[in-house]
Amino acid sequence: MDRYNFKSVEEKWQKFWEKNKTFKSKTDLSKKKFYCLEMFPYPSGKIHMGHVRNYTIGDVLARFKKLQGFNVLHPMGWDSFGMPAENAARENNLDPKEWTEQNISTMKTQLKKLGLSIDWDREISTCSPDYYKHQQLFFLELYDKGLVYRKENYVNWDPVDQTVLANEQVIDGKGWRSGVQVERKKLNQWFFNISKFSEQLLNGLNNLSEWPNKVKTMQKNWIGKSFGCEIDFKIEGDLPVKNIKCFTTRPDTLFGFSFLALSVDHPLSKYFETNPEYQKFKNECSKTGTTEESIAQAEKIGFKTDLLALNPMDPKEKVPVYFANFVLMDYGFGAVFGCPAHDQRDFEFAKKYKLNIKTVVRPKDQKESFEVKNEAYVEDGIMINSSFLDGLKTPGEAIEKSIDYLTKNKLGKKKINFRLKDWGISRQRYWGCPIPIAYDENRNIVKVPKEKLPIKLPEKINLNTKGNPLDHQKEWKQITINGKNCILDTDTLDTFVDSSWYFLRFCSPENNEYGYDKEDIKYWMPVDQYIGGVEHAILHLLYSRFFMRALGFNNQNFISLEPFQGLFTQGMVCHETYKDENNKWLSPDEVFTENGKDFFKVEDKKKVSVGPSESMSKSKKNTIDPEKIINHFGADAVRFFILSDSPPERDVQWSEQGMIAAYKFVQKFWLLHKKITGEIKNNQRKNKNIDLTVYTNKLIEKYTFSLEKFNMNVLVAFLHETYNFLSKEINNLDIKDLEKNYSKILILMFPVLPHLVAECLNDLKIKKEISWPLVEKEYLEEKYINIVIQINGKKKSLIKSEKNLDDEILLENVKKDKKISVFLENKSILKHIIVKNKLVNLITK
RNA sequence: GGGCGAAUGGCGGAACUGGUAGACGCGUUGGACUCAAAAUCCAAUAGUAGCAAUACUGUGAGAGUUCGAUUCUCUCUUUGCCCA
Repeated sequence: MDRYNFKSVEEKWQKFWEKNKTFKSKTDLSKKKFYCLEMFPYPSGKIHMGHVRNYTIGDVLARFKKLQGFNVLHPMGWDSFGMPAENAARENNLDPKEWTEQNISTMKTQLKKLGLSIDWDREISTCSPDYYKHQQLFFLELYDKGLVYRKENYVNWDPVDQTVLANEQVIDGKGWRSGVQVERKKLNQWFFNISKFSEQLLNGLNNLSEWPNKVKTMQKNWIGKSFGCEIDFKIEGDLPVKNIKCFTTRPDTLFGFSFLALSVDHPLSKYFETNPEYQKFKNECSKTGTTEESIAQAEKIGFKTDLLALNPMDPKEKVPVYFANFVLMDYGFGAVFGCPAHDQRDFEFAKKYKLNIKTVVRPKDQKESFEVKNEAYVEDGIMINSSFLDGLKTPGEAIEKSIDYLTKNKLGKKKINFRLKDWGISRQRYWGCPIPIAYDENRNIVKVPKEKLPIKLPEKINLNTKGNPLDHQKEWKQITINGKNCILDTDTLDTFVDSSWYFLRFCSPENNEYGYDKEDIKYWMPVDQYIGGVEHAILHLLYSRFFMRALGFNNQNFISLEPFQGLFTQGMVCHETYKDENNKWLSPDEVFTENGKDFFKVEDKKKVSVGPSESMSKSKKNTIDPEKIINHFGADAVRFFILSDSPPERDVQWSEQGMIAAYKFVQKFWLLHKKITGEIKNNQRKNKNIDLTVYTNKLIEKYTFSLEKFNMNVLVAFLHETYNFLSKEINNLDIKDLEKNYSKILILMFPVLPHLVAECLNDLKIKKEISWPLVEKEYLEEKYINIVIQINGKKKSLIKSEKNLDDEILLENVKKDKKISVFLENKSILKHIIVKNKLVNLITK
C-alpha cells in the first residue's frame, strides 16, 4: 500500500493555493466579513514553536469561518523595527535593514510551509517607509489635535554606554550591557496624551464581552482609577510658599499626619537648588531607577526642610516637610502626606527620621488603646484618636466623612486619580520610525510638512557610536522648512507605536495617500478575532485601544473605537530543561534517553540533570526548531500535534511521543481514506445496522461547538474518535450512507489538516466549492436512548429505553431491571425524580 | 503584600445550563505477526477486595446547599500568572 507522501502533497497544495490566490480577500459589501488576526511577529531570525501555535490556532479559525461562508481577511506582516536588529547589527557590523530583510525572507518561507491561509498580497513591514510614512503623518495629526506633546522626563541612563535604557534592560539597578549603576537623567521627550482617555479606556472595557476577564482586569488595574481627595496644605516658613497641593486616597487618616513628603521634581525644589546638602541628596535620589518597583525596593531617604505643614483637621498641629526619594512627580501632585501608623512605606520613613507615629485605626477585634508597634496597620478597621471620626468604619464611612469635612471647610475636595501615565514615545535609537519634527535655530518646534514625508532613515550608517546614532548624522539632520534651516529630531518612535495601528493598514495596504482607506476600514474593522500571547495583555492592547481613540478624536469619519472585538490569549509552548555536570544548559538535540526518565549527553554519555518544563527560550536552550519538525513530520502533523495536547489558552508541553502520534494519525488516516474510496467504488453493500448519518450529525454538532469555543484539543480527540469509529465499522456501513457522510467528515477535518484533506477531496473528485456541513436535526434524534438509574443519587444501572416514554411505564421498566429489583427488595420507594430521556433517581428507605 | 485563575489516573487532559467521572492521546502491561527487532494489529489499564460476576472508595482537604456536586457557596492547603 502506498504511504502518504506529505512532502509532495503539501508542496503541491501550497503551490496550488498560491497560484490560485485562494486566500486573497477583497472588500465586498454583499458578504459578511470576518477579520481574523494573529499578533504579527518580530523578525528575529527563525520562527519558533510559539509562532507555530499562534498561527495554527488562527488558521484553523480562519479556514473554518471561510467554510462557513464568511469573507475572511487573514493577513500577516512584520513588526520589524526594534532593538534586536540594532544590537545584532552592532555586534556583527551589519546593516539592520539587511539583517531584518533576511530574517523576514527566512521566516516567510517557514510560515508558508505551515500551509497558512494567509493573504500574502497584504503583507506589510513596519520598517518600510511605505508603512512608516503614514505613521509620521498620524503623528503630525495627533500633534495638531493636541494629543502629542513634549516635556522633560526621567529616563534610565547608562553613563558608560551613554545611552537610554528601557526598564527591562535595567537589571538590579544596573545596565544589562555595561553592568554599571543606572542613573536617572532628565531628557526632553515626546509623549502621547493617553491619560486624557483614561476614563474612556476604562469604560470601554465593559463592552469587550469577547475578551478574557483576566486581560480586562489587568488593564483595569493598570489604568488604576482611584477615588480620593485633593488637599491643600497650608505651609509656614521662610519661603514665599503658602500652600502645597497633595492627592490622597486615605484622607481618613489625616489625624495620624506626621510629615509631608515632596518629590525632588516638585516646583518647590527650585528654592533649594543652591543648597549643597540638597544637591547631594538629589544626586543620591538619581541613583534610584524610574520604575515603581525599584522605588519601592530602594531605601527610603529624605531631606528635611525648615518648612512646616499644618494639619487641615487641626491647624495647631504642625509637621515637618521633607523631600523624599519615594515620591513621584507623575503621581498626584508630587506630594504625599505621611501617616506612618497606616502605611508601611511611611512607617519606615518615620522610624528612620524619628518622626511621630500616631495610631488612628484599630482592628475590629482590638481595644481603643491599640497602638501600632513594629509595622504599619494597613487593614480595614475602626477610627480612633481622630476626633469626629472616632468609631467610624474605615475605609468607607470615615473617608466619606473626612472628605465632607474638608470640602465644607474649603480645605480640599473629592478627586479622581488615575495611575495610567502618559506614554513616552521617544527612543534614543536608530532602528525605529523617525519623528517628523524639526527645530529651528531658536529650538522652536517645526512640523515637517506633509510633502517632505516620509523622513527616511539614513542607510548603512555607523552604529558603533556613543549615544544616539542619528545624532551623529550631521547631513541627515539638516532640513530646510519654509526656507529656514532646521535640525531634525534625532529620536525615533517607540516600536509599540508601529503595532498600534497595523490592523488598520491591513485593510488597505496599498493605499499610498493615507494610512487606511475609509471604506475599507468601515467594512473590515473591528478585528473579529485577535489571537496572541498574554504578555501583550496590557501595553500593546491598551496602546492600540488608545490609538483608535486618538485617530477618532475630532474625526467624524472614523469608525467605532474598539479595535479588537474578540481576543484570545494562547499559552506558551514548554519543554523540559537539561543541564550537564557543569550546570550548563543543554539543548534537546544534545541529550538522549532510553527509558524516558534518565537522560545522557550524546557527546560523552554522561548523566544529564533534568529540570522542570519551562517556556521554550534560547537562553535555556530548550527549544525545538519548527522547520526541522515540519521537514520531518509534515505541516499537517505539526498542526495536529500543536493543537492536541492542551487547551489553547493553557501552556502546552512539547512531546516527541505526541508529535509521532500526530504523524501516525496522518499516515493511518490516508490508508483509511484509500480503503473507504475503494469501498465506495466497488461495493454495493446495504446495511442499516450502523447509521453513519446519525454519527456524522452528532459529530458536526459537537465539533462545531468545540471549535467555536476554541477547544481545539477536543477537536483533535473527536478526529481520533471518528477515525476509530470508521476503521472499526467500515465493513458494517451502508455504502450510500458512507458516500454521503464521508465528505462531510473530511470538511470538518479541513481546517486542522488542510493538505491531507485537500488531497482526499481531490481523490474523491470533489471539485465544487466546499462548505461547512450543517446539522440535520432530524438525525440527532435516536429512537432508543440510555437511561441512567440511580438509587439515592448513585448510579446503579443503565437501561435502554424508547424515547419520550410515559413516566409510569418507564418506572415500571426500571423496577423490572435485574439489578434494580435486587436493590428494591425489602425497601420502599419514597420518591422518584425523572429527568426526561436521561435519568431516573429512586429515593428508597 | 494585593488581584485573578488553577488543582480530575503514571502523564497531558474530556465531561453542554448540577444528572453515566476519567472521552481522546501518551505511557505501561499482555498477546498476534516475525528467525529477531521495528512498524502494525488486538486486548487490558483510577484504587481496594475477588478466579469472576460484582461490591465499595474516589475529581487538593474540610464543611454546606441538593433527590443528586468535578460543576454552586464558605473555610483551608498547594500552585501559577499579573501588579507591587
